[in-house]
Amino acid sequence: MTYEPKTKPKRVMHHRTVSGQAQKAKTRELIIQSAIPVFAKHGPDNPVIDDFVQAAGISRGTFYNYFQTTRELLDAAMATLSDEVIATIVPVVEGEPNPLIRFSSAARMYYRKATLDPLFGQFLGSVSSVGALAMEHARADLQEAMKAGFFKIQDMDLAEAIAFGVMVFSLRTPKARQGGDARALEVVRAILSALGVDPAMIDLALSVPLPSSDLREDPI
Amino acid sequence: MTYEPKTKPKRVMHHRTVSGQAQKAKTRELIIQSAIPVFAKHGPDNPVIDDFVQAAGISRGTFYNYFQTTRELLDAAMATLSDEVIATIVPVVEGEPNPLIRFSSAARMYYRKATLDPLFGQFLGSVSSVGALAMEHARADLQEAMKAGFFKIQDMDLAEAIAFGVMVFSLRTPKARQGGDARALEVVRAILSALGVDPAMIDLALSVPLPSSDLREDPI
Amino acid sequence: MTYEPKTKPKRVMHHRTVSGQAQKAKTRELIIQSAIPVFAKHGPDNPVIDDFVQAAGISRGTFYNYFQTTRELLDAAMATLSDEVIATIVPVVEGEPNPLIRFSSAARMYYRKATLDPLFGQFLGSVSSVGALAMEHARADLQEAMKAGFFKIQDMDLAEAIAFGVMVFSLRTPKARQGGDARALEVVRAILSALGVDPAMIDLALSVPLPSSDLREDPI
Amino acid sequence: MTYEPKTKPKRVMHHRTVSGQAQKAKTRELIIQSAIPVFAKHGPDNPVIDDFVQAAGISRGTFYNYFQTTRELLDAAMATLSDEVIATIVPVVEGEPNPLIRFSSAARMYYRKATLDPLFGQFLGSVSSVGALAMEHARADLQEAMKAGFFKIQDMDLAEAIAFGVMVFSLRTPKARQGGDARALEVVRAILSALGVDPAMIDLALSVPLPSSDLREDPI
DNA sequence: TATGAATGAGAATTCATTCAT
DNA sequence: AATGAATGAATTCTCATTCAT
Repeated sequence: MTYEPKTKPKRVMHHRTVSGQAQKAKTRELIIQSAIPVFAKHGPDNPVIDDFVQAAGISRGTFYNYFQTTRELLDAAMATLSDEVIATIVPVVEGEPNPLIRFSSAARMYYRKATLDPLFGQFLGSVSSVGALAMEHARADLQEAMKAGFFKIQDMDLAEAIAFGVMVFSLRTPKARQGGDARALEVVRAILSALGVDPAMIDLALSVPLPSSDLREDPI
Repeated sequence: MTYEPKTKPKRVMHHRTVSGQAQKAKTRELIIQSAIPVFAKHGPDNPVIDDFVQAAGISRGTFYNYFQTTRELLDAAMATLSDEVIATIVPVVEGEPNPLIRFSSAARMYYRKATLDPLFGQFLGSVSSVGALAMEHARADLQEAMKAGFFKIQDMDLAEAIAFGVMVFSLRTPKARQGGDARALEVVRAILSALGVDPAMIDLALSVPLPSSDLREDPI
Repeated sequence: MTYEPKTKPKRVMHHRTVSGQAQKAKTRELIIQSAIPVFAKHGPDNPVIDDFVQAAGISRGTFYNYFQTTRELLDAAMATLSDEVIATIVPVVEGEPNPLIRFSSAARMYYRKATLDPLFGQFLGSVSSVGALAMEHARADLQEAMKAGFFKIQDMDLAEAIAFGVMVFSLRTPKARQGGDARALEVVRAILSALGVDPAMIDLALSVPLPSSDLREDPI
Repeated sequence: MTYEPKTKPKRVMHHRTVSGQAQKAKTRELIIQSAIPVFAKHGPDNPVIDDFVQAAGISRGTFYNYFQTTRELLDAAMATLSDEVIATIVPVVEGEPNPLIRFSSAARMYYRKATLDPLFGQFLGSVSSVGALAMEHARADLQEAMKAGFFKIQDMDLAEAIAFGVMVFSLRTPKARQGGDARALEVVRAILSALGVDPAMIDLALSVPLPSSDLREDPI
């Protein structure tokens, strides 16, 4: 009788203020997480508020307590997913001083993530976008690599178009999920070639080993 | 007076049937042409039927006599625009036996067309697509060039992702319109590099002269 | 060159006036006949003008040359069908001096007709009506029979409600088409009983032989 | 002071959930009750959603929160009215062991109700139907009476056609409202005669006294 | 007379948003 | 903070009717 299993941790907190704020963050997270599969199913325009309300099991009114528009929710969902990706990728590459290697390793991991996490992949496909945060990182590495003289291409806009265009379109094909890491290498090699990276340098960058995917492996 | 030569054999169908068909084709064309700028402004999902109705200066009912859904109209508009592009490109390219040169010349002209025809460019940007007919042509050339051993890339899906991804994304940037034919060359060079074409071969393919653009003479 | 095959007999007539009038009657009849199955399928309210236009293979404009409203066409169709029924029934009963026998024989034949002619039956079922002309005849016979003292019922409205109510509702049941003439006898017997006709008189009236049905028999 | 009896156990659901359900039932009832005169005026097909919206003083959107189609509302209205009638008739009749007497008393009261309650009568007339629930009851009594050997008629379908056909058509006539209970007797007598009930039995069944109508005391 | 494209008023339907509880 | 009934503007869709040819 001294032990009470926490089946409803929400109600455990005693002070309104504290519990309220925690609760608020939790509800927000609930809405976002429930929204991701909804966006993954429909495109970014089609889903209606009721879809999110039903998916999250909340009321219409509650939705408006957290998000004013569908777009806001979409942005939040993209940010959340971006965070996830970044959290997966950044630790792996942040120690690497060479921007080209940072970029190509990150791109390989991004492709792998989009391929192995079906929800993330579908989400990206529906939304046809890479996610703002991930783009920021990629842009920075690209820019640095360009400054360091790794590319023949000198136009930053074109460099981005190449990187994101090839990435998005190659993830769109139904085959994307097959092929595994080998295809990831091909895709990134294509991007680097398009950017005009020296072939030897490409081989070097792609030879960097990555941590084995922990997705779908659940080491716990 | 007993014999009357039939100068109007078309009278086989009741006259309204004949003249009506001409009229019907005209109205259909009117709706499609008026719809293109509408799609160019909004994306493919946002515009409402009333937008098309007003743009074409027709009545709501008339719209439904021709198209049941917005999507149907979008498809028709894409087909029409595709036809236009094809009509511009095919004559220039069809005599060329080398599929790589066919592909790269066509890609350069496509880029040029999308760049110089603001409507076409905006339309493509809004819709984020290349148009089915144009894709068919490109696919055929790509496939032949791949079979002929011009590419390192061996996966047709990836080849398409590269070609269309780089093309679409590089047309999306605001800078696309500046840069002129020089940027077109850069873009197509990037595509060919990504496909793994031999550098000398790339130079050769891109050195093929194209007819000077007759669209929008901008000598500067 | 002297011989021209007459593939279009409509155009053969020489005087506009003559051919026009014949043609007009024919088109009207065409529209009505084509409309009957349409009414039989939908109820009396649901069908739209386009249904009739398509069924008759004419143009919208032509429809309005003959009928201003759907209701007008419905009335014309009912009249046409009534005429058919009357034409079947009247010759059989008009020689009969006894109004009760006239009424019951007519009712039996009406039931038979509605049962054997699927179109007529469905039409009646959809429209839930007996047809004005047939009602006129029935009313006259009922009235005369009432005056002659055949009924206990003395209220003409009630007499009609009985006759038409039982007839319409018993034709509505899916079983109506089975049962044949035997069920017709039962139905008419029920009507006569409800009207308060003397049982012996009922037996007499129902013993009158009717001409064997020529529908679905096609003696030719 | 340590013990507080829970007088409001309903708080198990969030308060709006509970009070909302009461409100929802009220609005539903409001829509239905407002719809009855609308159906009574137009037929069952003609009225448009706006008629109901205006009659109930609600918004278009609210209508769709409760009913998807006009037909759904019609069914609900019929059910409600049926319940009312049943509630009037059943208590009077349920103690009676003889199914024939149950049937004829119920029929007399039904006729009276349809006659005295103008709305109910008009509604029935417009819709040309008896209402599913009332039909269920009548059917049960008819069937039992038929099994007990009260009828010459042996076909249940025909028995129903007689009962409902005469009832509906005799309520349709403008005279129906006059005549009062005397006409009710005549109508039910006609039905019983048509069913082939023994005349003495008819007299017996119709001699059963009914509670004097409490609807709309119109001594004239 | 026949034709059928065009019309536009009216009816149906959706859905983001508000607000009393 | 959460609820969900109510709202009504915006949108889609239908269809009887007209009219130039």
